[in-house]
Amino acid sequence: MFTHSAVLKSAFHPTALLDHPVQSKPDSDRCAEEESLDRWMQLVGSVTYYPRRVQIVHEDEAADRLYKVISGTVCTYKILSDGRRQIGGFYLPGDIFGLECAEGHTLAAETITNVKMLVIRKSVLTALTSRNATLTGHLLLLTARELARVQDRVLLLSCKSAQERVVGFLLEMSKRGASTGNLVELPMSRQDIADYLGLTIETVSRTLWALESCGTIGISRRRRIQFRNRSTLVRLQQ
Amino acid sequence: MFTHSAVLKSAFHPTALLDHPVQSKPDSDRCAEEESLDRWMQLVGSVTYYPRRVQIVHEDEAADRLYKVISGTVCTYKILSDGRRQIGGFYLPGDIFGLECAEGHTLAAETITNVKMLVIRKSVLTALTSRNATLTGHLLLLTARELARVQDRVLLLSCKSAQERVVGFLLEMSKRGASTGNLVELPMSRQDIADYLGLTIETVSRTLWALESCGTIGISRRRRIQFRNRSTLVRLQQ
DNA sequence: CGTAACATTGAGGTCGGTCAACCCGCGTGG
DNA sequence: CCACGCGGGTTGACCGACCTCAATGTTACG
Repeated sequence: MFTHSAVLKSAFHPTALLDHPVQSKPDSDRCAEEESLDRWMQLVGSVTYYPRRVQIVHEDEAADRLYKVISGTVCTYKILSDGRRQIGGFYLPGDIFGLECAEGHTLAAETITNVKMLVIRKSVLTALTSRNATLTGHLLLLTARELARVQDRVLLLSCKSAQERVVGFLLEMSKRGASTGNLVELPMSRQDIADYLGLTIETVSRTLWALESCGTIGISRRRRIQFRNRSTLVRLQQ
Repeated sequence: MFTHSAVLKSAFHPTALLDHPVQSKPDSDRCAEEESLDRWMQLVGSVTYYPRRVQIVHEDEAADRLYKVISGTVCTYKILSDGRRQIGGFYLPGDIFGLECAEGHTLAAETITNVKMLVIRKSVLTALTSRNATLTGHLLLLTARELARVQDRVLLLSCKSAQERVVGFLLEMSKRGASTGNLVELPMSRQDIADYLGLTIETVSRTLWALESCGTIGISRRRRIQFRNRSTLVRLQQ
């Protein structure tokens, strides 16, 4: 379906990923680009299961592993000195976390649902990359993409109203998550959303209610969001 | 001066950068790690001069270049549909921007002061990496580090008060910028700071005034900030 | 000296935080 | 079957931090 030249090229030429593809490209063809990393993770990584709401990575420990979510949802976070929690990101099936590499920047990670993951030690990956140049290229691509995503998040957070943040979050989830048509099943609690957007649960709740009452979305069973008017949402997001 | 083992290793072993260095490491030894990239940029990149307040990269154009600031200050930004401007980051001498790689995520860039830069086309870099495996590794390291920095910024922005943001900004600048002792010369205007922190100029101004009036900082000639009590600042930042 | 860009200061309004009460679904146990 | 408790979510009243708008002050530079 998506036989974009740059994508195919990168499967053979690791550094081709520096080229900026001209056309937009949906997430669904990631597999092609990550094939090499994926294969290796499946070969040497270990499949691990975690129950819901357990801490996987502690804030202070060295980030010596790379994680790929197979099923379920994980979030990274940081606890500030006054007790507030800031969520750094949600990781859905197919997402990889642990790519950042700097001292004292390790975020904690915890499961939101039951989770199945592939875990690989970075030292193992290091050994692999010395014999497989393509792999470094793939890691670079993944990291650059994660960087772009976080930069977008900065824009979302820094000068946007509560409504814009919530709408932005919903649209992001519907793009990334297992959204069947116009229905999104949110795996995370209101508190998680609030900590992600830098708001309070009350504000998130009120904003969702406002969106529902003006017919833009529908809410059922608390976590199930239906998009009734996507164009309005896009407009509200700015 | 900084002969950290991991640093030296990465000069010969591109993928060693996946290892998480145990000890903290100041920014000043970046040169060692980027040596390879630096050398190549100096060889095949072109030195370019820009006057202050000109746009270098437009929001819609493809990000096909990598920029390294030699002197002066650059910022990346995005203009929202309602006219608000959000600054993505400031880039000081030694900093590299243009590492992110995703479609529709290109930020605009403009000079804040007169700027001297090294510019290299990513396609040229791609050609180089195919013959120099180390380079990809260096790029990965740089990108991972930039990722960590932006993640930190998310934390700064999403749940902090105006005072915490301003203090965080000042401390960041004093760490990164050419700060001589306790004196920081800010190259950017109040408007730039406000757009960076998601505040208004008035709030920035008032916050700085409050910090000055309680003796924590001194302000002279608008842009010159003196740290009179750094420990108080660190405490205020949370 | 004059001007324009930048910055500060002040008054008032608003959005979102805080605190508290309430609701709802669900499992447990009598 | 209902009572109960519990966690998560919603709703309401109030308040304060920050924004808005406007006037004033300061600096840089011709």
